[in-house]
Amino acid sequence: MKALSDQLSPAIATFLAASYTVDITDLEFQQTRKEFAGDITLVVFSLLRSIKANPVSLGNEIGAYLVSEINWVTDFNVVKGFLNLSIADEFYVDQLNQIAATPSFGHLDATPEKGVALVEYSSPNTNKPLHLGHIRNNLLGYSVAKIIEASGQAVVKTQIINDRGIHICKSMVAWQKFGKGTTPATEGIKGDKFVGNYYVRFDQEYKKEIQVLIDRGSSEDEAKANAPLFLEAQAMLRDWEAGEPTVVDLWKTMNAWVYKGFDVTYANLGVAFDSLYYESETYLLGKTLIEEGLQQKIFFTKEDGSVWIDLTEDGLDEKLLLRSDGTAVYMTQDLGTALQRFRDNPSMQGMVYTVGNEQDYHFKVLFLILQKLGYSWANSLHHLSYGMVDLPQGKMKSREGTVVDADDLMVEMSQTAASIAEELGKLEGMSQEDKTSLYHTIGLGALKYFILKVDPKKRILFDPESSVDFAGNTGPFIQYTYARIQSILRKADSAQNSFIALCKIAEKEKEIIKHLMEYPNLIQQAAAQYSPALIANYSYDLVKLFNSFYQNISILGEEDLERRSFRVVLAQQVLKVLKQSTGLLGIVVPERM
RNA sequence: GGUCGAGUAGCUCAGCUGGAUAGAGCAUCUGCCUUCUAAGCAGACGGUCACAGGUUCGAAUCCUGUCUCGAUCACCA
Repeated sequence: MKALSDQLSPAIATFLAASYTVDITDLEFQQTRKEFAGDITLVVFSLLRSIKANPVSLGNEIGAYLVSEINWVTDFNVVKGFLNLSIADEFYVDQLNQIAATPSFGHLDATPEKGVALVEYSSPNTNKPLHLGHIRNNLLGYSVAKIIEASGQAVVKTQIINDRGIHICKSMVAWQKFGKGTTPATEGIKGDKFVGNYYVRFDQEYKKEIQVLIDRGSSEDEAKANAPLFLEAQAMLRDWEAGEPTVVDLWKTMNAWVYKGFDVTYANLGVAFDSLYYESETYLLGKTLIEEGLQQKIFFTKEDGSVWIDLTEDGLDEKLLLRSDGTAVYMTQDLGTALQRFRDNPSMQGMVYTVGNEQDYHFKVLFLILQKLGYSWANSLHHLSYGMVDLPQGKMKSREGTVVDADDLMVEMSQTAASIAEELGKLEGMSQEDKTSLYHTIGLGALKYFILKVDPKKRILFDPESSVDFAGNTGPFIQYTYARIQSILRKADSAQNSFIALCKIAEKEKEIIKHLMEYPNLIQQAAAQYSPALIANYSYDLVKLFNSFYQNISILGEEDLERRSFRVVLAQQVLKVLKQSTGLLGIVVPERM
């Protein structure tokens, strides 16, 4: 729609300026409704604010002007305040040829002026494995990074790994007490699961100790604070901060196990990172910023020595930045990390934080502080906030064992894909290895599409039982159509042609071309809105259009070579755009399925 | 209580800066596999766009109020 209207707008603006001496640039267009003749409709009503005229006669005037001035506007009709314009077939053929001549149609190369955008996602704790919530986070972040890249800005994919603190000390204590001598290798399980199990073990033993203390007459709070295990974990944290070598070594060893496990999960999920930040390395940096802010009198110190910022004038509250004992809080460290990233990437012109919506307030404050500190890039920070993933039983709770593990879920998806495929009896003659890989591709395609097609702001209800469909508005449907087009093109090789001569175009073919023409605008829009959902729904629409037309239409059997060539080129372009758009979602499209 | 977000078909979701009769999929029902892959296609059924006001030629969309759900308002991260 926009691609077409952009080409019409200048002429209409010229006409209005000449005939009515008004300067109107934002014209309103829409798709012509099916019951009327025409390809695109100008909404004349909206012009009446600036021009006093009868909408019908004004529409007629503009229509007549366009038909006489633009050779590919062939006809028009006016219904009430709607000017319906008919566009020549030549125009569409020309557009399709242009698309065919542009291999990376819709995607722009990064330009230096746009600088680099950092996209942060995943950012796990190192004490437990990744779960369904992380999957949404990773898929969103990765996809948004791809989309921004396609819109013409360089991207650095990054994360901040929360590798220090009491939580990891708990796993360490539990391992020392109950698992010394064992490793992920000796137990034959992934490192993140291995460490996570000790975190759980800690909690179990800790609870027992609390109960013992309560039975001996302690209050619950006293028991929690004085349980031996807890005291040990706290002591270990102090030792860690003091740099005690044996503790630091253990910490390094256990974190290394976790990272090795995470790497497997990321690889299966198909996401990757360009740079990593560790909280243990950046948590002190924020303090320099605090100093800076104090000197600039943006922050203030309270009697007990704690540092705050007063944001009441901005409609927020006072916010703590440094504890009275001088240690860093979450905000301190995020300030430091932001600064560190800017130092590492001097051309940084923006940052996207993929973090759940429970932290909306935190990021509002973080951005405001960075702005007040006067960083030029602080105005282009964005919190990609997303809703929780709920299960039918309600929220996921690790303590109650209701979390959906990321690795398990991916395996289940592959299995579902396998059982459906075998039931359908396709893929005969394919090697077992190829099948396994294909099932993974399809299973993950289903999962990714299911999550990304939904507006990030909204909560997702995920039912592991009914899992994800493979029919209808789903990833596998898009993959299936892609594979079918491949199949068509393999058999149509004799008709390959990179250029089409003029031929008459059917309505549905026209719709497909129109849809393809929108792709460049879509990329820019999706990048501006950080919205993979736009891409997902676009891909689905394209697939539907294609299926709807080609279901009963023969490409190969078409005798007219001109038409045959046209259809082949059209199918090739649908394939091309589909591959690009699904690539932005991290969905792999198979050659066959 | 303050702030932010969500509420559209039985279910899961689209609906761009206000535009013509509100759009898909799932589920239910009816047709279509000798014809490039039926994970598909064509069709039927299904709506008080949470509710009430307002703005205007025109509102799911913008404004105000109300209701429901969620998040947040820590010297936690």
